[in-house]
Amino acid sequence: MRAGSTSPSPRRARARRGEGERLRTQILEAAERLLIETGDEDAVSIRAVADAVGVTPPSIYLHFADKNELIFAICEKYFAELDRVTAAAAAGSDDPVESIILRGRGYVRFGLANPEPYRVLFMRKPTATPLPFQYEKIVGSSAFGHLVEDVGQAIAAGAIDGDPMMVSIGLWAAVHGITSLLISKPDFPWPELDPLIDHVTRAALFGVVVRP
Amino acid sequence: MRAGSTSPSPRRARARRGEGERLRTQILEAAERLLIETGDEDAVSIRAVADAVGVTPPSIYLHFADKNELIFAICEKYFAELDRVTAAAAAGSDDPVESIILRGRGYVRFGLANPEPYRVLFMRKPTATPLPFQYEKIVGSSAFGHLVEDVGQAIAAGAIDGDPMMVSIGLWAAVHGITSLLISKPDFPWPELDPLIDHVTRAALFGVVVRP
DNA sequence: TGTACATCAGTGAACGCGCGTTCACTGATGTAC
DNA sequence: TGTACATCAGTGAACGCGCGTTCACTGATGTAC
Repeated sequence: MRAGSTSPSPRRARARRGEGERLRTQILEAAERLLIETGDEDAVSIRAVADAVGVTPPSIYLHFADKNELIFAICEKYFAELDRVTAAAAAGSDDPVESIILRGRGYVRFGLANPEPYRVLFMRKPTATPLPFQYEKIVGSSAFGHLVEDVGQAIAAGAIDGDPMMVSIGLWAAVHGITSLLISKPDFPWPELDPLIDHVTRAALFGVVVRP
Repeated sequence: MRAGSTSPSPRRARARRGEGERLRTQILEAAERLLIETGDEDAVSIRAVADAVGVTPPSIYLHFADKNELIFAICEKYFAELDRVTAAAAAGSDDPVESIILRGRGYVRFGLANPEPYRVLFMRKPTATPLPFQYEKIVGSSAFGHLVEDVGQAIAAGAIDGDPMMVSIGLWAAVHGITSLLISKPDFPWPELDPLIDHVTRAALFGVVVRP
């Protein structure tokens, strides 16, 4: 029983000629399931994945150069989904400021719904993270890139003051902060979730200091 | 050569009768040095620590029940220091709001100066974290507890609006967010550090939305 | 229509590694008489 | 002042584990002739 306490999977039927790529998909699905069910990146070992698919460990190397490549193939999917989810959330309002708040809420919700992928994407050691994930993808056409655009528009409309990049990083810090704390400290006496997320996203834009 | 690429340490002289506790201190110092120099919690193995001290692995168990107890003995120290550092920073101004900003800056600076202990304390898997660190110590007499007090006073003074706990969590999220992102994504094209930290701490209090 | 053959999709066994932890022990040091 | 003895501060060797990865191989499947 290699993969935790699950019983060994039955051996998978060999793919037909020309259908070798099917294994790649099955490996990815099994690895993703493992990551989510165990909630532990370390549980996603080459051996555990192979066992879950019903195949021997060396087969994994037929489709992935090494373990890191496998892990990041999973997370790339979530990275793209984060962009879709936040974009959809932002579309919920025509008001530029309100739209940014909705985007922030979408971000936090996404992180809480997918804590392990979120952890791998945003809370990992930099050494273990392939370079593309370190900034290119984040700055370019991605959830962050789209936030910067939104902020730029809000600034142009006179609703927000400051530099788009600086303001966007500040907003990202706020939503990432609450998301990662909620993930890392589940036993902290947090207030109710909805008001909490609402407060953090609003306060990041409006502040908490009493207006004169 | 167990401990990475360092050469094996010379054997340590045995402590005299009654001075057995000296080894405990030496273990802690070696483990802390290892954590900071390697910047990698995984490098702090029982074997590596023993080797760094110049002692055999079983000796560690003379003073620590297991590995986790050793790691957290190190981090407890940093947790207390975080409180001291932020308190000292907050004392830099008599204005309640300005004082909170200074406290935030102190927090970020501390995290960046001690990334590995910060990671262990605030970015780790909850399963690997002893319960006391999950909330008791955080809520009680600690950096967070003192922030809540400051916020309470600012609210009482009419400078800030809201619930002390909710507001404090929002501020914590902002400073933790930027700290952990800077640690996890060193290659992101961050703006200059000083203005960035200044912006995040101020924006968390004043917001970025243009005042009517 | 039958058969040799290349190819594809994997397998089986092993490699060397470092890890946390346990167990029975040793040998210097201080103390009691 | 000398010696037996308990204690303290460790040691040495081994346990079993799971890991990523490599290597030579096999056997079914399709294709060319």
